[in-house]
Amino acid sequence: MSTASPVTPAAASRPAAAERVYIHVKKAVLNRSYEGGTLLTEGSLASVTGVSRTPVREALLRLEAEGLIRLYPKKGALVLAVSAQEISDVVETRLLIEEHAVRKVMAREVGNAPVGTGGPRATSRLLAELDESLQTQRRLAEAGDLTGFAAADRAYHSAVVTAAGNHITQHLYEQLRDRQLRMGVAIMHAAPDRVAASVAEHAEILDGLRSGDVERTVASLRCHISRISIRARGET
Amino acid sequence: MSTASPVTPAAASRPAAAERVYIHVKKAVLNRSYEGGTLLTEGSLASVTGVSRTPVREALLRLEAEGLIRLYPKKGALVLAVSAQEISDVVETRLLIEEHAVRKVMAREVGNAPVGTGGPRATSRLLAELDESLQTQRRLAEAGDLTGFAAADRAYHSAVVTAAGNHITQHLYEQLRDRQLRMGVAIMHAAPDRVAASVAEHAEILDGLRSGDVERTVASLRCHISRISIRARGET
DNA sequence: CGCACGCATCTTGTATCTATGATGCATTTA
DNA sequence: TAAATGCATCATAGATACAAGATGCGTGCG
Repeated sequence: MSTASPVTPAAASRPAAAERVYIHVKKAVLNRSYEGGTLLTEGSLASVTGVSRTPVREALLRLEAEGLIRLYPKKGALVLAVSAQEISDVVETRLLIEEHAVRKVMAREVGNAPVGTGGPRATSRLLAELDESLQTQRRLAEAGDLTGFAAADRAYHSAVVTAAGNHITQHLYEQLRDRQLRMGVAIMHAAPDRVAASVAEHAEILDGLRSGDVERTVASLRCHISRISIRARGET
Repeated sequence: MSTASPVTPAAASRPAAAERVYIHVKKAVLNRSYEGGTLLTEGSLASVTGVSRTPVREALLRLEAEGLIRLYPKKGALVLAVSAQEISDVVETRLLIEEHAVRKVMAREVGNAPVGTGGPRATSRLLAELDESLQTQRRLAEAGDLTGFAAADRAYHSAVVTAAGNHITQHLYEQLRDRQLRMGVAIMHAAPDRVAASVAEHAEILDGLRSGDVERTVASLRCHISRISIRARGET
């Protein structure tokens, strides 16, 4: 869960109460403690979290902006149910962003770097990061730490997107991953065998990045994400 | 400006006061009445708009989520200055979304339609809409209505994105267009000659869509958007 | 003369209070 | 009996009051 991305250290800490409520509700929505269709009221959330309604309001506003809930005037906050449309949109957009990121990063390699981007050096840094992440993943997989692996998986993909250097897609990508959590918390947990496969696919993508063969890399990526999306669909 | 997209009629009206403030500030930020770097305070906005601080807070929260301002605890709301990075990111993301939309829409034509999409019928509806928009654009261009033309231009591009049927990219696209306003309100106004060129380029894209030649169409689109972005860069 | 401490002031964060609109049930009437 | 109306209840929308942290300036000390 990415809460509010602390891009600038200047705006370090969010207000305490509002942040607490935000975290509480977001977590509950993402792991389905609050099911889709539930109507939350400010008052009840205020009671549960032990703060007044004002910070609750702020938290709900932020969550609505992220597309997790919908505020109905004078009625309450509706926890949105995951629809087939949403799953489809999230996966499609995620793929769009990741593929673009891969293409952009790989374009740097051959010196077509747009002005201002890190250039090849940045790419090799990325490769090192991915390599390290891959080792972490193997370790977590062996240890059977599925939660940890899920985090590592996310970090792996995020690293690629971040390397592309577009703040907008970067921000959106984190939101998409959050929303994806809601579509299948149990994906990995229910299928430990997928973990090994994921590691292998990650390795394949990394190989692709190293090879410089853009189309092959993109194909690997598409394949990898598709496999995930199939499971997500099956969940709902 | 897209304010809050009234997707569902159920959630029709936003609260009056908060909405007023939201509109007020957003408009001012987009047309640069509030310059980048300005520090807005809740109190002053409350005075100006004649409401209490509570709805002002709500408006600022929403604007921060859209990336137009940044809230600093105990300090105020900083109107973000447009940076070269932001311009670059906005244009890049916009292109990414539009190109994807074009490819997706055109893929339907040949029957590769993913399940649940409108299929070829939806595409022909789009073509009709674009055609009509194009005529409107010609009329506005002749009449010298630059503001009207800007709106028509936006609607033209939005139609394509909407036709792709992905709510997430659709929503993001509108935000990007909003942000782009800030980067060059005067783009079209300062260059009436660009209007005719834009119409021609729009026509070229429409021709491409009709022809079924994906690569040619995408090339036209890229060319068109690039031309706009060059002007945006020159502005700042 | 320079630095540091402390206070005045300003702004946000949170709580609470009031008003208004929505909802659902009960009652009444045709 | 069914439909419509009126009332009680509840939830949000907005205003205001209060607390706490940040900033900057002025004063006092070294």
